[in-house]
Amino acid sequence: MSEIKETSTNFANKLALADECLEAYASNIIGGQWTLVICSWLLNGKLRFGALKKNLPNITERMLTLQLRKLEENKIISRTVYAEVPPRVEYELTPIGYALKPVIKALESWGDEHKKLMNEPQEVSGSKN
Amino acid sequence: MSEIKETSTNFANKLALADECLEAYASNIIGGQWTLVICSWLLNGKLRFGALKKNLPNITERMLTLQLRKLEENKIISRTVYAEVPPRVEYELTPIGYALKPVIKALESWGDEHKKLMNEPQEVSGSKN
DNA sequence: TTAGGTACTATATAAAATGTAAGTAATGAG
DNA sequence: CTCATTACTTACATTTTATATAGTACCTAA
Repeated sequence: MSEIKETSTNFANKLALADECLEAYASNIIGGQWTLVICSWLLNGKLRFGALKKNLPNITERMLTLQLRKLEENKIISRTVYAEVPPRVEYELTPIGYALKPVIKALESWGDEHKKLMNEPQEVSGSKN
Repeated sequence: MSEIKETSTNFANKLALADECLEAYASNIIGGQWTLVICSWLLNGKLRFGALKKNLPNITERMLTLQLRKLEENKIISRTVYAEVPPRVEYELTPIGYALKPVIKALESWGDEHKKLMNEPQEVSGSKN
């Protein structure tokens, strides 16, 4: 997080890839460490900052804030502030945010398959590729 | 890439997340900058190192090697070396690699929608949230 | 006056990912 | 012997991302 250097090769590469490859584009947006987890919690409905924090046990407040900001910038979530004391802020997926559902489901089901595969015992006597 | 520090909080968090969240698990595996692009090229059939390099114009050999190694470790691609000179190495998706297709398609279609949304002109006169 | 809750912000630092530049091995062509 | 070719490897530098720790503002209730 923090600043990105718009003169770096890395940055240029990301732009170029995102430009010609929709999956790279998408991956740039939702590829952060906490992004998808936050979204999958929000799929069940709006949550406030503190609730998200509880659901993501090891996240620091700073990381949560940064992730939420990025998500907001990308119009994936909306942020509603209630002028109360103590403050209350609610986060909710936008339509395009809810549209992530099939992506998340696809990832989950692939992840499940993959995890099983990786836990399988190895073939010992080398039979095939 | 390079070494990961198995004592870091980051590492612990990733493990914990991957453990309870399949989408975080999947995202850890295919979330690299080039991973999905490589896979989407390979969806059309096996390719050799040099061909991949040509298709990914700005990638360095180092990055390509690292990504391919990681993909191989995760059993997403297989690597076949032909004992020729000059050397020839072919990469091909494994079954679980080909199983990424729906994930990639879901990402592409979401990315497409999202991109359109972000390119839309902003609403100027603040009407709604 | 002080403590307490909520949602942050600021600053520093650590770790991970990516990039640059150079070199390696094997062999056949010239 | 030298060069070209291919698929790497290595050492190092830079950029990006994540974490740690400590604040802040606001009002309420004691």
